[in-house]
Amino acid sequence: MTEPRWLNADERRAWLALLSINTMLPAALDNQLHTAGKVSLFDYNVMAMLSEAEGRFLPMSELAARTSSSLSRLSHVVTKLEKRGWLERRPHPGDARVTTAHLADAGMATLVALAPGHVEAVRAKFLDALTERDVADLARIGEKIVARLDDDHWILREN
Amino acid sequence: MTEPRWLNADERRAWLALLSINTMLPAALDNQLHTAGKVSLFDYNVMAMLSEAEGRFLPMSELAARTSSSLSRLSHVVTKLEKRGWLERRPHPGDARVTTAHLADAGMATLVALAPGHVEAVRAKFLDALTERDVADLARIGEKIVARLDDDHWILREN
DNA sequence: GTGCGTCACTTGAACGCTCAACCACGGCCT
DNA sequence: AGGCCGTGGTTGAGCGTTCAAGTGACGCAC
Repeated sequence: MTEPRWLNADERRAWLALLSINTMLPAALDNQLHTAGKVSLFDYNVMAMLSEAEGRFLPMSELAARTSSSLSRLSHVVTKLEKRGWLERRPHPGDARVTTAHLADAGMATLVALAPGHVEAVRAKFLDALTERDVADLARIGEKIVARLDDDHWILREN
Repeated sequence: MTEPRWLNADERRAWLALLSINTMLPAALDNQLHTAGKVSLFDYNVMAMLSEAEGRFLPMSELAARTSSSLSRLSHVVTKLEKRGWLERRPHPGDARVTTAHLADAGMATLVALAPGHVEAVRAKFLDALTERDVADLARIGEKIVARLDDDHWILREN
């Protein structure tokens, strides 16, 4: 057992900053979405991912991948959103094991209503702090970290 | 009400990457800490912040600031860690309103035991994916974002 | 075609976090 | 001295997340 390599100054700065962002940024965006429409950032994201999918539906596992969440977490949230009439579960025709989550019209409507405020918040709390160059750097660096955590994460898929 | 400015390609990449990191990185580190010692990342951080403070104690509000958490969340966690004998609450001599959290010897011991594995995990899941240059860039960009979210956040303090 | 491992998902219980209400103290102001 | 507001902290209820266990369905081996 050798002595661990402790963090140097920049490593510590990067790590502490990421840790803080990690707790403060979702809190800020959750807050905006919750006051605008009783929706969490995660709820919003689930619906946003469905809205961008062809036919506005996705298998649960694919949706879980696109929200970086566990199937269990997603399942609970989908039941919640289903009760609000925003989503619908349907069996998959070809494979009886898979369930697909469909974005209902009501869900699409709330998403459309929420989107401008949410994008504004993302800019206000995050992007507006950065230059164009920063954003490009962050995209590059961020994707490296994502690749390290999950080497075939969906955001890294080509095309 | 004007049309919102939607995200361009780099903005979207940066935002999606950050969102994914945000859920996957804490999960990975939580996991390591939990299997190594039934401790969450937040628990670890609370103790780490105390261990670095002079005298190994801090007022609750200062500790909340250094962990970017609400006083309420911190209070709950401190009671939990206190029950394990790792922390101790004491009244502040000068001001009866403030409570100070002290890191007990047992807490320091578990921290020392956990630290090498934790630092290794931080490297493995995060820093090792990046070049020196990336780390410096990320530190700079990260601190900009932190400043935007909380302009007198403790990590930005000079001295 | 029967068995068996895997896959896709769901569920319930335990745990953690958030939010709002609350309390006590300190620092004012008059 | 009394009244007031702001500060520092705690608590309990409600909700969300995690974890482990369970249910079918698919597909491959033989």
